[in-house]
Amino acid sequence: MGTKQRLPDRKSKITVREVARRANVSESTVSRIMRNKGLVAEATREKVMETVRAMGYVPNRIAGSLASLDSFLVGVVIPSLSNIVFPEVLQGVHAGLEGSDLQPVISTTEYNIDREEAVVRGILSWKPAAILLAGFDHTDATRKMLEQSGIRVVEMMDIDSTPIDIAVGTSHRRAGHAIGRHLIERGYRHFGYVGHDWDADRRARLRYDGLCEALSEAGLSIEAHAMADGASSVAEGRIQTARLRASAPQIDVAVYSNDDMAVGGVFHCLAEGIRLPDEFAVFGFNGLDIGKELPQPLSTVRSNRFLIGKKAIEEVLASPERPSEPTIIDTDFEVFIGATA
Amino acid sequence: MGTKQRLPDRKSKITVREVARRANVSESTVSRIMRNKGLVAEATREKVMETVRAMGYVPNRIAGSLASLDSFLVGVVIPSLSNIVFPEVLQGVHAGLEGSDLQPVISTTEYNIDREEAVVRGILSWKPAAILLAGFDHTDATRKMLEQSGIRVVEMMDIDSTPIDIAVGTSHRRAGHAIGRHLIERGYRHFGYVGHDWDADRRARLRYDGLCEALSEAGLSIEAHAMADGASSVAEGRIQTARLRASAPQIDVAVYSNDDMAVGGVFHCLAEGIRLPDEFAVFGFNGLDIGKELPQPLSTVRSNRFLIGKKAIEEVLASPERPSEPTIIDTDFEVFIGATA
DNA sequence: CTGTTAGCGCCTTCAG
DNA sequence: CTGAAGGCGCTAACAG
Repeated sequence: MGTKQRLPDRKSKITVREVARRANVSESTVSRIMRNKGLVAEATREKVMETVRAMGYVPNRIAGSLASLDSFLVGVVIPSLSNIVFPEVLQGVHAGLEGSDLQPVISTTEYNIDREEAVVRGILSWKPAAILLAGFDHTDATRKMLEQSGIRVVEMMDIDSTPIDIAVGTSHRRAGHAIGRHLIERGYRHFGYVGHDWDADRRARLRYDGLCEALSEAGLSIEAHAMADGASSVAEGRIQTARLRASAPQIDVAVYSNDDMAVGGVFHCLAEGIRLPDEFAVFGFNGLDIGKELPQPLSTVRSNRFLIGKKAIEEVLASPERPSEPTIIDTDFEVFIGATA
Repeated sequence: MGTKQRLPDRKSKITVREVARRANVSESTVSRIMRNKGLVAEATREKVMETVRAMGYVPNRIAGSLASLDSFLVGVVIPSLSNIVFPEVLQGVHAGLEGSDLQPVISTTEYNIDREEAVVRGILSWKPAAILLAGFDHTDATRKMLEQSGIRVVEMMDIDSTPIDIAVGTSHRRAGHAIGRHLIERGYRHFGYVGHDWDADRRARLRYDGLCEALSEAGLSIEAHAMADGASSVAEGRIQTARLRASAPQIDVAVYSNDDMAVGGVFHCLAEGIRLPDEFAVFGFNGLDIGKELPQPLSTVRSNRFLIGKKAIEEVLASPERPSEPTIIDTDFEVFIGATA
């Protein structure tokens, strides 16, 4: 299986027992003091804390957790750390955890639901207080484990499916629809789409579907596509934009699968001297910081990843018991009118 | 202190004992099977695995860890998740952990060494197999805890100080020096510096020191500074570049504290129609992806954050015992000649 | 306010 | 190849 790390026998042999002996009190007293729980005379507390400091005693939470059947861990399962949006979710998680003495344990799935299954099994074996995941795409086994665990389960990012327990995010389908409506109102009629791998990024697909719906309601459709094979990146955005414009010169606006791709599109235009948005317009998704700082701010939809992570934790802390009905928390989105579309 | 989460009494009452009873074997047998350790007849193994699956049994690692005195956790302490370099380090950590059944527990300090102290105390109470931190800037108490813990301690990012145990990173002082040499060779003589808060980012300061050294060796010096008060960002890069150019028009090249700031500088030039690198040259640090994709690739120094995280874990897995002498692992850097300087 | 008594769930001997 | 006993370090009752 894997490599186990035997704890060094060196220092860390300091236990409650030793502290109790040295301070001439019982183990429970030391325990009470360390946890700030129960009544203890100020005098004993100080005496004990003195020897605690002197010995450099650090309570063993593994043991504490086992004895009290309390958990101090929250599992967080995200597809990857290379897409900036997930670290942003983690920031929210950290913010939400502030002052709660729960520790996040983070694993990545690399966009693979079988890996997710393994990772979830591993995390559940730590008996976490709750588990947060990205999206709704799980194996049956994963789903079963999550249901059986009895702990709170948060599926983050979108709210376009029925969650196991809690969903926190925004409707990507509605966001895509809003993009379509917005661009139509601004007078665009010839739409292109620049995207990346839909199998790995199902939310990008949801946005695309919403967009198509809006166009179709107006009697329009997407006239050309340029799709990258793999993950989204600025580099792919440049490449695919070039391809799109070469293959379909009539396009006056391209909707991008996300801001990474869209920034690539903007860079292509800058490099080629294409005037934005008159000659060609670019619309992204995510509201990444970089987009705001471009010479012309990127037109995009802002979803609030930080808020997603934060709300997820807050919900879990607020009601540790899983209710019978699923909970859905909409963190909403906002159309940002930049200078590129 | 904080909110404790009582484990739900609902489902998760399945223990080795129940499994053993149902499968008509002893607890030890179940335990052996779950851990793939020791001899077990193929027939019993299958019988037991059957009931394990049927009951949805997930071993409790809290208990396992306590009983075996083995640890399955690695602590990772980073300043923040908002600076992209730290998620990159985490990626390397995850990569290095692949197949080792250790789980990373991540905490952030928000660039505050007192918070770091609290965070390290919390992590050590989980008796991790090792702990990774960013940098050498700790409180005395933190340092003491780390030394006493007996576990492997990795201080990541730079190697410009003597580590408690292991240092993994590159010499930022040497990198700064290399930037200076490189730019002098390319003929630049009037240097400016665009930076951000040195108190929070000591490595930026080290690079600056190295740069000054190189200039001084050539009889040159930095003629103008523009410093942001807070953290680095593309936005601050734009603002400070404008300030620098307004206050010191003679500057022909600006060295930036990092790529975020430098990209801001490039955006400023794009927006103002300043020709790079002839009219004004920009040099960054970090080798962020975004820099490569600019209409003109950013000239910068590449440090390999992924490698830092990966090497850190690899070293810790390779030798779990702390040797008497500190270990220093140089992940090196590379001057990247882009089109902006 | 403090001590005593039983475990928490599992793993490691050591027998058989 | 399998089982029985004891304990990992701590905490939840309960007494006093």
